[in-house]
Amino acid sequence: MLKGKATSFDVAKLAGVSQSAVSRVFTPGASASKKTADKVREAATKLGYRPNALARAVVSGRSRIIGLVVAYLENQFYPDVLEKLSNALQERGYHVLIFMAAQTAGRIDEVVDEILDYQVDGIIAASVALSSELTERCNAAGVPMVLFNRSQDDPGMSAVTSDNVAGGRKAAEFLIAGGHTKIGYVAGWEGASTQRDREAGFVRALEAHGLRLHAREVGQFTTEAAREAARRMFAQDPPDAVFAANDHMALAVMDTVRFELGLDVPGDVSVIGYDDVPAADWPAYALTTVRQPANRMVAETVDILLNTIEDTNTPPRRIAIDGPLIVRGSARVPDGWETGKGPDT
Amino acid sequence: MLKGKATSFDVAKLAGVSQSAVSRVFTPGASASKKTADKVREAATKLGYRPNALARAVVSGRSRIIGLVVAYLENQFYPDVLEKLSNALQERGYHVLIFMAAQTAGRIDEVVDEILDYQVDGIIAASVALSSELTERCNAAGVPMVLFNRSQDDPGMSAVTSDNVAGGRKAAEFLIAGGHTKIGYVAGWEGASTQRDREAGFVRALEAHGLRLHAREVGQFTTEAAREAARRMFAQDPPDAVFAANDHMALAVMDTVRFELGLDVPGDVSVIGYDDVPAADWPAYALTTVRQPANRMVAETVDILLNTIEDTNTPPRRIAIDGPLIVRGSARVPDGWETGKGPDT
DNA sequence: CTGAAAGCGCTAACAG
DNA sequence: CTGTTAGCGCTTTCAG
Repeated sequence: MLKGKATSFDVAKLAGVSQSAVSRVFTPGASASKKTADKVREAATKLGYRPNALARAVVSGRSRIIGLVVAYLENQFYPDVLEKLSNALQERGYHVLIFMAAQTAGRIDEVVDEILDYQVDGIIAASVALSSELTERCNAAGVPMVLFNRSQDDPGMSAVTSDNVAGGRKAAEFLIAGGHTKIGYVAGWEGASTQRDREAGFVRALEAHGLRLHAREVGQFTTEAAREAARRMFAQDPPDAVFAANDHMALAVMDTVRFELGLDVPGDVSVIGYDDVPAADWPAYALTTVRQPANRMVAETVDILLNTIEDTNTPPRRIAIDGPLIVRGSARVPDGWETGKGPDT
Repeated sequence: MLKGKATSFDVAKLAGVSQSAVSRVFTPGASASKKTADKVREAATKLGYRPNALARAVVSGRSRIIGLVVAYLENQFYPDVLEKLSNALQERGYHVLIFMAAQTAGRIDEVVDEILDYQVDGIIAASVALSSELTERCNAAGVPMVLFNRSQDDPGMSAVTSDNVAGGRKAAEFLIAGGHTKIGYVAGWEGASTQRDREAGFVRALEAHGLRLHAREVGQFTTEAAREAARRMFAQDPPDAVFAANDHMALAVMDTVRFELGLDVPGDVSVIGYDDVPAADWPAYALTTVRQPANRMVAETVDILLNTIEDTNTPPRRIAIDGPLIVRGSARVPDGWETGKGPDT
């Protein structure tokens, strides 16, 4: 036994039933008498039989595979999300085929084609933008897709993000309440909707208080570019506060400002980020930041995707979940500010 | 066109050839005249046809899917490795089905069964230990497996790691040369071969110099446990140096020692880690550490696995790749020490 | 509830 | 080189 390559026929023979009986016993919704089921189960374990998921997928048209495309794992937010997504999907009987998308626009089309080849039941695209042609291709193939932490104008495309403009606004209001007036912004990659929305919310709130951006530099969401952005920003007429479009850059800004420029945070300059990655909570940084409610974002993403898979008529949804400002030590705290952090539910 | 569900029959009809001709055109090693190939290709693009990878897998017995099981993505070393593995595999025409193994021993058996259901061509187990029963099951199913960053006594099982005992030794020698005498060790999870080997190399080198561990606490490879380990270790008769079994813990130790205990690193205590994760190079830490040569480890892992898949007779290999000590600022540098870091090739 | 039979989309001999 | 013919392992009508 444990030959490891027993088929449903082998099991059928051993159990003294038909092959289709075996299939039924291993098919969730199917009907089989307790008696046959028992015989089959016994024979199956004796032979080490397990249904071939691929053969099943070919004939049933459902692979229970979800394609996940993700751009960069360097930003700790994504490993975190990947783990949560994978677990949530596993719990519901799905499995994740993973694809790293080099941010190069060309490669991603290739990648989506390869995903489609595997007859995935759905696709989750984390922090990548798709061309409308790609979207079309997935639609044609009948494969639903949901965008994670990215949104697109296309109203037919489901997307879940945090409320980026509200988040940007919260950062601005905290800084303003703290008495800052020379406020800089370190932007992420300009092609990202998150970058655009966070900046929009931030700048709008500034303007509502009669302020303008004191400085703006692009940090591309990477450590190195963010460091250079900080150097440029502080080269002359330095700001007294800076908001970075994500934590990954905010951490780099803090390091540069402290260890290269010799400034004190938050004494000389306040720094705020976005995401609330684990490192934001490390004492060396104690980064004040807008939290992305990853658990809820993941839950919504999985719900939307699986609902769409199970009922093709499910309309697309675009969700922006509000996230709290987590006050720690990297930005001056306004007098009498309420600290209520609240967990990510 | 672009119906998205064209079969090889549809293409055959449109191209005026047989279905098997279509199959051949899309099969790497097959033979077809340029003439038919052209006709088929044209028809295929016109219909948006792409071979169904699952059907192909069922009949050919090769899915070109690799199962990757990974335990925790919190330690930045793993996202990094995941990205590299995924890219290397994609380049060679394989795809990654990912499984998160809750470190609970029971769940992992389940996970391996699910992997096997998908007829994967091979399995990479990153930082997880498998029961010998599991190993047996994979062997029975004819699915080769290689352990990444973990090794097992079973000589039939391929494994690639860094040279953990050499690494532990390097850490010890650096500390000893720096004049430290009260040296502590923060251990990882005791079930891990990496933990065991790093400690063995470290302690052995200490003994070779007539020293013993001044203190030892278990940090479980997690931030929280490492912090507590540090607190215990410094509660009385504090060490003047500590080696942590990985960077993830070393960072936590540094934070605790600096911000809770008010000590200076490396003034009051030197800290050394293992891995060389990105955060080790951040100015706030400047962690001296033993680098794991991730690129080479990944390349070896992929080579071994794919070779074994393509030729079942390939004997198992167990590789331990030497990694350099990267000297930064978290540990006192001995007089006249050569700093040659060298990149990870 | 159960078995027989017809495929799913594709690859792999096998003759020509 | 090409078409014909068997299947791969399984789900799913369809009669009973």
